Amino acid sequence: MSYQTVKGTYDLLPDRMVKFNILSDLFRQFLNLYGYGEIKTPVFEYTGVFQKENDTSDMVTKEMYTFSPNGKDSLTLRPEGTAGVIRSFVENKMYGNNELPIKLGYIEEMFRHERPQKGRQRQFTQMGIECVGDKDPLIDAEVIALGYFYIKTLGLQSVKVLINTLGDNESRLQYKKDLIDYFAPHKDELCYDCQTRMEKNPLRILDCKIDRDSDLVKNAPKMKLTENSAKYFEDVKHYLDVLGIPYEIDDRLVRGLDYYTDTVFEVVSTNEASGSQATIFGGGRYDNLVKEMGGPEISGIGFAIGVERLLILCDAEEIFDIKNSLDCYVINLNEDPDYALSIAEELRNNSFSCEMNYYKRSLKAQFKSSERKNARFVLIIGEDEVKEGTITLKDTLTKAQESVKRDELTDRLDQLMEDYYE
RNA sequence: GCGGACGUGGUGAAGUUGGUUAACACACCAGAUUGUGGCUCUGGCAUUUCGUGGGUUCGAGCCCCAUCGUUCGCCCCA
Repeated sequence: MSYQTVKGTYDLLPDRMVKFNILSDLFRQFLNLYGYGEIKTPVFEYTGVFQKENDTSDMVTKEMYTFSPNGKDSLTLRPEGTAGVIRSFVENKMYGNNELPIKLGYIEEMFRHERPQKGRQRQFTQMGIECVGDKDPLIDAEVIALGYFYIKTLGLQSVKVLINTLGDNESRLQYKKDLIDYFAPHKDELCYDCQTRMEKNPLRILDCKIDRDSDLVKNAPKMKLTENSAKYFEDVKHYLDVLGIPYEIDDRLVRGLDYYTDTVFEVVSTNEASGSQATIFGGGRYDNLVKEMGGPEISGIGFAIGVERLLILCDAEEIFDIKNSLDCYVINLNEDPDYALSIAEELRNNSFSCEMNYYKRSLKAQFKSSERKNARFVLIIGEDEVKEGTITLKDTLTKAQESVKRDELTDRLDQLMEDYYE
């Protein structure tokens, strides 16, 4: 019997895990820099957390991993980060006990039953933030800044920021009406999907890959923003300018879920290695979500970064400079391993990373191992050394070799390392 | 969910209209060099085995069907 990973899932092996950790460690640093606390919510929630009753999005139903362990409760593996965090925000009444806004960040696995593709797995990881409890253009700009400067600090070049506004509730409702009025007489000219989108969410027609280049869509009316909403967007752009964040306005950028209001944004890759999954991260402001989740009427904003996609891009731009290194490798030529074993442990107790040879192999083979492991120092132990209570120590950088007494070993290693860096 | 491509050792891969011994390279192991690696040379290295299961054939890695997986695009991307 042989097994393999479930379609769309993968093992994160040590080499890749190192890169993964670089990405998440830096993200945690950024959370800290901007005053975000890390949160972990359950991997599964009641299905209702992710699926609202009057959700008009196209996808939510078929792409979720929903199950019922007892035939009663409907549970779902989380397909995204925001809903669970907002549920937690409301459930723990964070809006009451603390100064607002509350800033939360997460790095967690998500599950979507989609057809796998490059940069799209069924289990994948997102790093995201949510800033909940207040609405101000400064916050929007800061949220984008956190994501943008994170990406930049990683060293990525081929990315650009797209922003748009979906307007506040008032302007948006009016815009939906305007669009329906505009498209209705031309319904036949739209693709099949867009004809149904017209009823549910006409905003998505603007984002349609089939129709987006048609004159009909190009000439569609723009949103008439309310005065407040227009000013809000102007302020966000102004603050981005102040922060030195370059952006493009993409008035057809309409994030998939319809809980977004006002500011929406995406960071996309212009590197072809990303394939068709070019969006590295996306997010936006949501005025209504907290209330829909049973909380007070307060606004929030957040984004999520697809870590696997980010990793693909980082590999393509070769931003990782990873060298595994080991301080000491203990070669043992003696029949009895006791001496070598105790030396290895003594080194580790003194914070030197150390590996040793486990079984009888030729000296040459053991040296090869030490080289593969990129060991700085090679310690040779044979009958003579055991008898005399010494270690033959070889510095692989200077190739110098010396005999060291056992109780002077760690001091000597410290000294050699210091000397080298001077 | 739909359409195209692909699936050969640890890795990258050759394999011509089905024809008998699955190339080549890297990596790995051993030796030359019996306590000193990196270079060189020599030898070894795919349990009838080509994702898996059936079928056609005297004969299949090559053809057919199914299945699993990967990949590119569509859909979607919370």
